[in-house]
Amino acid sequence: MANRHGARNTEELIYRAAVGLMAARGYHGTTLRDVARAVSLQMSSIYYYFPSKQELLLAVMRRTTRDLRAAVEPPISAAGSVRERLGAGIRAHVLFHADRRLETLVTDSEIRALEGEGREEITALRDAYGDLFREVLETGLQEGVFSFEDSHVATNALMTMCAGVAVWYRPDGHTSLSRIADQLTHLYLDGVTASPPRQA
Amino acid sequence: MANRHGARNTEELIYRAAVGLMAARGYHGTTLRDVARAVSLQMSSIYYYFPSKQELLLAVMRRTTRDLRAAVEPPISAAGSVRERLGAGIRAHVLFHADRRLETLVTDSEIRALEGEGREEITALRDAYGDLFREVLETGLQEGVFSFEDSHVATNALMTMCAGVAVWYRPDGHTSLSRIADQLTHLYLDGVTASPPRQA
Amino acid sequence: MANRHGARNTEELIYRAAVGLMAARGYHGTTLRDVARAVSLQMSSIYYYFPSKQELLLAVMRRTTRDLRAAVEPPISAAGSVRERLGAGIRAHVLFHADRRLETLVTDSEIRALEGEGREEITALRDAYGDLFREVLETGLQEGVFSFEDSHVATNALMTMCAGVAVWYRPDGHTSLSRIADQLTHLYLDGVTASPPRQA
Amino acid sequence: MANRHGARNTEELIYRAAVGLMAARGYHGTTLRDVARAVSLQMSSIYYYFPSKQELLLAVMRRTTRDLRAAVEPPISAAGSVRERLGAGIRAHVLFHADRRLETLVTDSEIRALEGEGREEITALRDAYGDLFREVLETGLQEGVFSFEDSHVATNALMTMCAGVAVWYRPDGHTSLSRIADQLTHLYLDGVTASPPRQA
DNA sequence: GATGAATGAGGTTTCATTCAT
DNA sequence: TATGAATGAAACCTCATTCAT
Repeated sequence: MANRHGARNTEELIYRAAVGLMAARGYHGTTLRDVARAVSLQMSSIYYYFPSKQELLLAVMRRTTRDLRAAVEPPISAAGSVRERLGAGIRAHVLFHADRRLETLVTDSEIRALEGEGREEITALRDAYGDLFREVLETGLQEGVFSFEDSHVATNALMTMCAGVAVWYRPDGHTSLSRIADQLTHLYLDGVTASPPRQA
Repeated sequence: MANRHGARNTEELIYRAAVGLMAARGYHGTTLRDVARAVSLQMSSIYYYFPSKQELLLAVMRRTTRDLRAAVEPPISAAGSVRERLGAGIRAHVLFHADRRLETLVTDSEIRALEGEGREEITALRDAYGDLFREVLETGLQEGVFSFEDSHVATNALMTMCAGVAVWYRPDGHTSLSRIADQLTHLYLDGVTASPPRQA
Repeated sequence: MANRHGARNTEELIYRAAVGLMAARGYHGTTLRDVARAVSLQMSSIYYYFPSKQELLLAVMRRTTRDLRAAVEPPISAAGSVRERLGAGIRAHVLFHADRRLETLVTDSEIRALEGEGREEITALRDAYGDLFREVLETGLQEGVFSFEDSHVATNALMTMCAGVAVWYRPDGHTSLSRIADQLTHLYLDGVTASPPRQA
Repeated sequence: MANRHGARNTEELIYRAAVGLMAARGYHGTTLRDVARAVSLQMSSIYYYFPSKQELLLAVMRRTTRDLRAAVEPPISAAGSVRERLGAGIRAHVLFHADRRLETLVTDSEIRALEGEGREEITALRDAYGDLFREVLETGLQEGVFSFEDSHVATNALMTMCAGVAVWYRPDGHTSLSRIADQLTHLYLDGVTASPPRQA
């Protein structure tokens, strides 16, 4: 174990350097030279671990997308009511986006940089992930717990609002992660309108 | 008038081609060769209108950011109550993002591609724009109309949720633009929770 | 008459701007854009006066080379003894190089930038000019007034030493032009060795 | 050993090709394509050895300027009288300029092509080198061995006259290098005037 | 496991030049 | 006289990639 995140080998170091750079500059704005320099390696050495720049991006996308699903699905399943399931989902989704900020940033914004089959593969994974939330929302709609016009609009709004966390969240900020997750959950469930009127 | 949007000159055509390509592939993923080809010009001719690729991007960002503010500020000012002002702001913001989808896509996602002073300039404009909404939200909080913990979280959530429209909105979709704006306004104001419980 | 040197027209202004820039940066280091900017004209306007960049350079070379000969030949012819003829030649040569510093700088150092016939033309003029001095030197050698091994070495040394004036002379310097000419004449005729020993 | 000058590696070959081309056409008149073609390499390969065209020029300037000093300083120091020291200096200076003709040609004529710090660096080295001769000349003046009005004029005349060798010297010429050095030394020390009058 | 050397395609940009107006 | 708009070649440089070692 080389550091607190448990990097064990060079491949992992390259992966992380790539993630950091691509999050900051985008896929096309990141050169393998940058990545190599960041890990004190020669550019050609990267090819020992990843067959191409594309595959490096794909590796990031695959791992992140799968980990995201693995982090969000269980809490949704474990929760009881639709409302609780949605809340659990949002919370896990937000926490993941904040915790693995750089990876989700890359994953959310560089799908367009994927070529050929890679793009299809990741797009499919993304769509399947979105279904997790759409299903909860639609169930809630049928149960009369939720109210909205178009489930696609509602799902997309949810996903982009929460994914935005990776854009603006700063680990050194004054608001704790858990509180942010709570706020977003509340916001999506009940809006910004003050609750008093409800109890009237 | 050269086309339905009213392009009159070459500079405008280059601008639009650049916007289209950068929206699809990002700044670094777009080459001036692509842009030139799209307007049936030599690459060198682009330099007659824009001194560099950076300046071309900057031109897009400047125009879009200013137009956005010009589109959103008046409705907010014109509206009465905080609730109405927020609704008017969201609606104008969403409509602009859907109407000028490609430009806002570029403007929202390529700030990182800006260099030096250009970045500072646009960042300042963006921040000032965000204040428009933060002010409304904070006023509503003081008046007891709105309820949220952190105005930055609330503002960021609002901005990213609405800006997301440019990402997923398709002009050929089945849901009308106005309806989408309504839905997002409602969503942000009251959440997905069905209203009946409120009146209980 | 537009200024103290008598520039009357745009062609002359272009000529001078080109001379100044080429003296500073060389032919290949000077762009027509630079020249145009210096005379507040559009690049394309230069072509009304000169058919090409090459011809502009050629114009400088032709005029300068001819003026140089016209300035140096008469004094040599007018003088009496070989020693006096050589002195008069050096003096005129040096004064011309200092007086028309920028033009001679370009003319002396950019022959290599000339293409095709232009190069031959100017080279021939240059060689003919050099003969002026070689002839004087050889005459002096035959008369026993001068002493040197190889007339080419002697001529070349003379020409480069004097042409060097254009390189290091600054009009604002503390040493007057006439004094510089005197010193170089003396140097070439009698060397740096102090004369007293001679009279011993 | 790849050729008679002892080139051992690619970097050296590039260096020499650049020197040859820049000597013939100047820095701005030489393209890296030319250099690459001369060494049968791809243009991009040049960048493996030199980070930019500027750095390539700078490498030439640095090496040549330092070698020049290393070649000229010892003979001056080793010699006895001022006259002998000046003679030794001129001889070494001339021999170096003839021996490394192309490099000195580039170094003497392309300082203007240097940008930023590089220019300052080389200019400083050049000035320090010139001081070597000025000091000898001034010492000779104080000792009454030499006679001239202005040491700067005398130094400049010396430097340009000798540096001229690199311009007109051709290795295949009929006059031996050593004889040329002798002639220039004699010329500078005693001028072209025949010596008999001295003994009169 | 890693590197040094080389590649070839392609990037942005600049250049001299043209020509209708 | 002078310009605005466009060109096409070529400039410098960077990129992802390969491969023998």
